Amino acid sequence: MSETTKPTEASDKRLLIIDGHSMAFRAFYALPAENFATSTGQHTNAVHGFVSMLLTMIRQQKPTHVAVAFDLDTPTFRKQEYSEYKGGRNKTPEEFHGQIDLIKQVMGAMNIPSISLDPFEADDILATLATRGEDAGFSVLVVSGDRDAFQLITDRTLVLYPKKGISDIPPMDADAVEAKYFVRPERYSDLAALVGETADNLPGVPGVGPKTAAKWINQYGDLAGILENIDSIKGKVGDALREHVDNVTRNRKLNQLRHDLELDVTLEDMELEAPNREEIENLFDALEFNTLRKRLFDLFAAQDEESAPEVAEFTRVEVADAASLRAFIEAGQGAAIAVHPAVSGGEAVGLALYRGLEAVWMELAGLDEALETELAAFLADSHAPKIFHDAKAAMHLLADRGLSVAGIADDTLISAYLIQPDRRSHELAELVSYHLKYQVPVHQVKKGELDLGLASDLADPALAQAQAVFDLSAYLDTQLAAKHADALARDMELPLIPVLFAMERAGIAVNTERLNELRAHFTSQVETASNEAFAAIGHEVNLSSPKQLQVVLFEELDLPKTKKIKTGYTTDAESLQDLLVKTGHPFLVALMAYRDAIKLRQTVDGLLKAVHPDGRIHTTYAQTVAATGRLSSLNPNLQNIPVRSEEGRRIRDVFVVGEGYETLLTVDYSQIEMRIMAHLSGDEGLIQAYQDGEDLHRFVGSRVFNVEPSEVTSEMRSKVKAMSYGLAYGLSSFGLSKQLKIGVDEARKLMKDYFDRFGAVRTYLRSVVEQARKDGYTETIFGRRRYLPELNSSDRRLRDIAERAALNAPIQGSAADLVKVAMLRIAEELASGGYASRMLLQVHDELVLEIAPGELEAISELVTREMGAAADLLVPLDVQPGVGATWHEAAH
DNA sequence: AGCTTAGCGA
DNA sequence: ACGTCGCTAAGCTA
Repeated sequence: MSETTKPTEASDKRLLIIDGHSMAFRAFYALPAENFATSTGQHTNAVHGFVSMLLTMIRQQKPTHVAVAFDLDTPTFRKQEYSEYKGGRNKTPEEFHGQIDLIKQVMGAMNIPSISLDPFEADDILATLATRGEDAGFSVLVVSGDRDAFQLITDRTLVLYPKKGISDIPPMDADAVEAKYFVRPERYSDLAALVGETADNLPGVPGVGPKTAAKWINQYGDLAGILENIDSIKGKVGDALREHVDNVTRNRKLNQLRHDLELDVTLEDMELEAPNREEIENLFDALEFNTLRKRLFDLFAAQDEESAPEVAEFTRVEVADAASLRAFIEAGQGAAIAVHPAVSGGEAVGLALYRGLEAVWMELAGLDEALETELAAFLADSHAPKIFHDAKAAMHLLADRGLSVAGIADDTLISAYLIQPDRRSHELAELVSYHLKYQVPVHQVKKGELDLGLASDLADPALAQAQAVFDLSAYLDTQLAAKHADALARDMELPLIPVLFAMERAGIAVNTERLNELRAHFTSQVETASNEAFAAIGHEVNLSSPKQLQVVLFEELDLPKTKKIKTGYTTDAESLQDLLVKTGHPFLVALMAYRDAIKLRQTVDGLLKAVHPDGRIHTTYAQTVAATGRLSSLNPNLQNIPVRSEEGRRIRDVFVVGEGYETLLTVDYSQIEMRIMAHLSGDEGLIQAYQDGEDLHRFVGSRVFNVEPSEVTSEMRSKVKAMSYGLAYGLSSFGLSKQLKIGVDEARKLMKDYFDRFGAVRTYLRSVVEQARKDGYTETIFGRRRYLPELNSSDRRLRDIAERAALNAPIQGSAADLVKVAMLRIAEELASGGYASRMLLQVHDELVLEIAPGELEAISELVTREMGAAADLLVPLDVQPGVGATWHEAAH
């Protein structure tokens, strides 16, 4: 049995409707008014931002129809019902005046209708248009900065809600609303009524936030249900609800949008057509918009040429038993199959498989036993190639259901990252829109109702997403090859996925008791320091508030001013130290002690919160975040556990060897980045020093200061050490002088002497930037590229930042590559050698392993060897192992 | 809610 | 303007 499914359920008619005022305001606050004004003094930042946003929307979303709704100045029917509605708002800023009119004029020139209707709000117009659009078979996109718009979300209507400013406006679907507010969009208005809306001057029930409101809604179905059962709601919040029930009913009445307005515009009027060229020219002349003018005309020129992207129709194959699943898989003749989990409530509830114009949907709950066995065999088969978007996340989801995964042939998350390592997000929908130029349908899940068969709501979007992953994989593979990143993907990043997965799954054991003791310890330090600080100034103050500290330091105590920052003067540790030297004020001592202690307590708190029921902390490694190729660690970040201070190091003692294991082993590289710099630069002096096993900084110091190595003082040594490391980050003589607290002249001379002795380093650093400017990218030893188009920017500041990034990327990136290679080989040998020991953590140049009884010697040798042999450089790699029952003890 | 400041690591 | 790459927490303004 098969049926044909249109992957893009949405018809080709797409209606984009915008809340004009709310987006104009967002634009106004996103762009500085002082930078956008005509020579006649008219401010244009809101107009500029709004039009820019609109052009981006048209380019990305490719609507066929567009309209903008505006509020009127006259009182709305809501205001008539409730005179306080939207009361207490600040007056609109002077600079905003006139800009709405200008936006309407631009809309006119673009032949986009501007709609308002007395006595209604733009929101009601949006609601009406959304309904009319849906009825006419459109897919609808509502752009609004007002959360009331969430009630409009359906399977055909999405809300684009600005996250920040006007450049980041992600689409919100039902799942996104639910993830954020714990209710479906159709109940959002009930939730808002309970919680209240400060922006509209609509107080709700005091003490009731989204969580409580959502709990009630999910318990009683909706607001009406809550009100019916109002007397059975217990606790203080129940009392509050009964007391403020009038607020709630009023709010609910007011936040209900009208869908039935009589508008004198038809959908036809909204059809997107070419702008009126002459009008735009005149208007943009007056507004002095030049880049926008070009963007606008380019966009419409491109639209003429580019027809809507074709998304292939595919056949949905019903898989009722093991045999039909096997048949589906075998029909692919060994070609890769895209596997995409459908997620609800943090669990994989279904799986979409896509294999070139044929697709399968499987619900994971209540699978037939034979079918489940067949599926498990397919997923675990390393010779059955599979394509994922974020395979590691999928592995966790499936592992939670007892399914293991092997045979990861491609991961579009990884590919996208290697192609654009600087991009901050690589979400599937975004990538599809960016690379394949179409919109992927999104999930529609009813939480907690899966057993009722509603998981079928997930099927269509999951299938379409699986198709997207499949198509994206093909597209990105071409790009990968063109950018010479295919080997990196195949040989390094993809094989690393199961290694990282295993590390995350394993986690690291912690001694919670010790963690709690530490918490108490640091808390008492915080209290002591606070009391001393308060005593020193004669009153209490929030020591964690830089703003309040500024008042104390620079007004009350009238201490010398520190470095200027946006909000006044900095109170950072370095400046406090300076102030202490200058003034010796006891408040500073106490404040610094407070800062140290509270930081450590926060770290401990974070760790405590992260301990799982298994007594271990499971971090997540992000493989596609750091532009240089490093991993990053989050939830919690285990790559920034304190180590430099004695007190901080105590935290490392809570990371312990787990039950059934013998000890922890840490192995780290010594001076990896300096060694890479020696290798990349080919500097004979540096290479010789490393080959002879000299103390590098002492050696460099003797050359720079022209003394015998034995005569290098610790001061000299620390100076060249700072400089050596600084060079890899693009340190300037100014920066060096600041860090070493010496004059700029002295710093400059130091650098000159350095480069006189190690000329190849200077040559290398210069060539890196030059090459990158020419090619557009830097490259690591393993061929990992970082693209730096801003090296050619006309903006000096951006160019300088890009230059420093260019200096650093090959060094930091090569080190990252090296560690990854070592991890892969270690993982492989651990597996093939049948060892029970396992890798737990990676901290950039350090690996932490948990050693099974009797394996210490073998593993220590294995890890040390593989880390040392990860690359064949012109200098030896020095690797240092350490053993102990805790992470602290294992350090050497 | 997003920005800013601060501070931890490599 | 002035050293790279990260993550998290808190306060504050909106």
